[in-house]
Amino acid sequence: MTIIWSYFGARLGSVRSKSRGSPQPGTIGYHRCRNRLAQMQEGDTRAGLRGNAPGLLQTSLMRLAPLKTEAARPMLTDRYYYLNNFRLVLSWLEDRYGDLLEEEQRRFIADFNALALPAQALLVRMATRKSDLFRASKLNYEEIGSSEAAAAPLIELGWIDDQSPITLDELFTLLRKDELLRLLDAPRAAATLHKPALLESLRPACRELPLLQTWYAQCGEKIYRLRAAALCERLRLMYFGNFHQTWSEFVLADLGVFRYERIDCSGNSRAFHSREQIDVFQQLYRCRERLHDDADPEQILREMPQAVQDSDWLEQRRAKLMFRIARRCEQRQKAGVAAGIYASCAHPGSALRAALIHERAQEPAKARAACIAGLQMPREAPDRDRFERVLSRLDRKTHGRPVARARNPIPDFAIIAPRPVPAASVEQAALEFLSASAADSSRLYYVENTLIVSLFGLLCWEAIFAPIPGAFFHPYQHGPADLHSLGFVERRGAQFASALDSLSSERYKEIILHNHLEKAGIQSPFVAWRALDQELLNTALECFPASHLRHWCEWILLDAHGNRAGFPDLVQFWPGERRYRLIEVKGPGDRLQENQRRLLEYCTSREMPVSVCHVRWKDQVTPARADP
DNA sequence: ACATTATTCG
DNA sequence: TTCACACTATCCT
DNA sequence: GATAGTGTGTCTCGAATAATGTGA
Ligand SMILES: [Mn+2]
Ligand SMILES: [Mn+2]
Repeated sequence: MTIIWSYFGARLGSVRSKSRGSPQPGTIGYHRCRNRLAQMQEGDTRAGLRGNAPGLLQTSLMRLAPLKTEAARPMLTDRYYYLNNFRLVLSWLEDRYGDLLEEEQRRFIADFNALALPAQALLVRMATRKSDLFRASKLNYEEIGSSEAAAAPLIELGWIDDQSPITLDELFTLLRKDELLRLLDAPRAAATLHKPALLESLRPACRELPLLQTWYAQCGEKIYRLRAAALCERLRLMYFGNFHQTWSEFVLADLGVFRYERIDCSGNSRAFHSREQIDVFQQLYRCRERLHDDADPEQILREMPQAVQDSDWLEQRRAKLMFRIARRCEQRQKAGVAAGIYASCAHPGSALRAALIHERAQEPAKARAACIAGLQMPREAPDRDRFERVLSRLDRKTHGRPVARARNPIPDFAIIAPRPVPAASVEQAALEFLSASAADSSRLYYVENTLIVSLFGLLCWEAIFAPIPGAFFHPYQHGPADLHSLGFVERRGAQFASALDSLSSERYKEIILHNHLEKAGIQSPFVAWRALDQELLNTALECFPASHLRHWCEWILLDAHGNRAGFPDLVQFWPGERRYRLIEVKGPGDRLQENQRRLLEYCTSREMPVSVCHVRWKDQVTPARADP
């Protein structure tokens, strides 16, 4: 068992060191995100229940005052708030998904509505919690009363199973450690084991059934398994269009923790347009988990859904996963399989991967073909330089002549800064050094992608949140649903044009400042509220010429997804001179990344002040490598 | 006993 | 619970 | 120049309680 445990530990540690915290080795379903309440508020605006999301200025101010004095006890008056929200979701689903609801779901909704209040409430409470297994004694809710009484009709319906067999792993999640030790009559030494270790030490020896029977006999407690959990998950997916938003979304929005732009989504839009699409989503989700769990990539490939014809965003999601599967194949020395995937994969980057595989496999003709194909595809534009590098390597091999590429040189300079004491970031060190050494009145900020992209987001707020049909279907989206789909910009051509048009006068400043106040805190895919304060904003508007802002906006609009990154680390302002420069900091041994170089070249070719700052440490005792 | 971490709830 | 980005170290030519 | 591996912020909550680990 120690062998099993150490194997498991090593595997978790080396292969996926990141996900360490989440699962105990034995627990299943850690990814399943089974928690959270059942709530919803979409209908609220229609029902006139509250005025939270709408007019931000007046209502949010009016709400903030009592919130501050009442402190942490905000205004959820109804103790069945979670049930109300769940009911609203159900009716929203009946309304929007009437044609797609399966018989089982239809029946669920009808049966649910016919239940007594305590039963309804208990079901929602259970659906909210993390596990789908419960000890009856742990289900205590004042507003529900006896959970056994409330559960009876749910057992009747088969939504709760009180006779369910459970596995050893489940028993371990159900019982506390001290309870387990008592149950097992374990030796003193076992008490010092960690719970997962205890589990593994038991696994080989212990037949599960007798153990459980013993336990049932001893304490006679009821165990409930929520059989309706999967169905509730599917309803949640249909409503949100994703798995990462949970039932708690509703309360948190009501409490003002999450804030979303209010958009009229009263149309008929929804995330999915057929049952098949929902199935595909769930299938993709399972495959992604399998990939995460290190399953055989070729096996996952066989489990993948076919290409989705009638949904761009789903197909993109599928392509992205295909790409990741292919990457995994490459890592497993299955370059041939990977190349096959890339050949028909529309995810950006596929063409380059194919070219590199062929180059490495000494197939210059195929490599060349992949490069040339990639160079013609708009979605592969970010890789253009890398295609050209591959091509020039191929040329060198065949013709023996290196091809030099003329490039717009990016200005750079070097500093020798003191190494920061407690290992602060190189960007921070450079910022401090430059601030201290600047004799003038310049001000520096470490902004990376946040500042300019936020300015874009504020300026183009109307366009981004334009009520295009299908873009918004529930009030908890942090952006339009088609944000990453082809044609996102084109569908809002007039709105973006009008936003950029404001740059020809001083009007853009009004728009940005207005939205900064008016929309403050509202989720947007472009605006990083934390990074923006009034002073930074004012300085930026003073020092960035409108024409430069326009260039940046146009750059982002070229590829709203990909061109959001790559902006330099630092910005330096000279407010008196209405002047600025952008500085990308590079520590010793670091180089410009591809997207950074693309953006910097874009800027220099338009005569915008950008430069690269190479940092070396003052107290460098042993230079790891010789200086250039 | 205490400190740390996970879960719940609004 | 993600996922993408940025940075680092290493190998290769 | 390419690649693998690592770290980090984030899809922003905070207070209260339960469970677990650790030391005496
Ligand atoms: Mn950076
Ligand atoms: Mn940098």
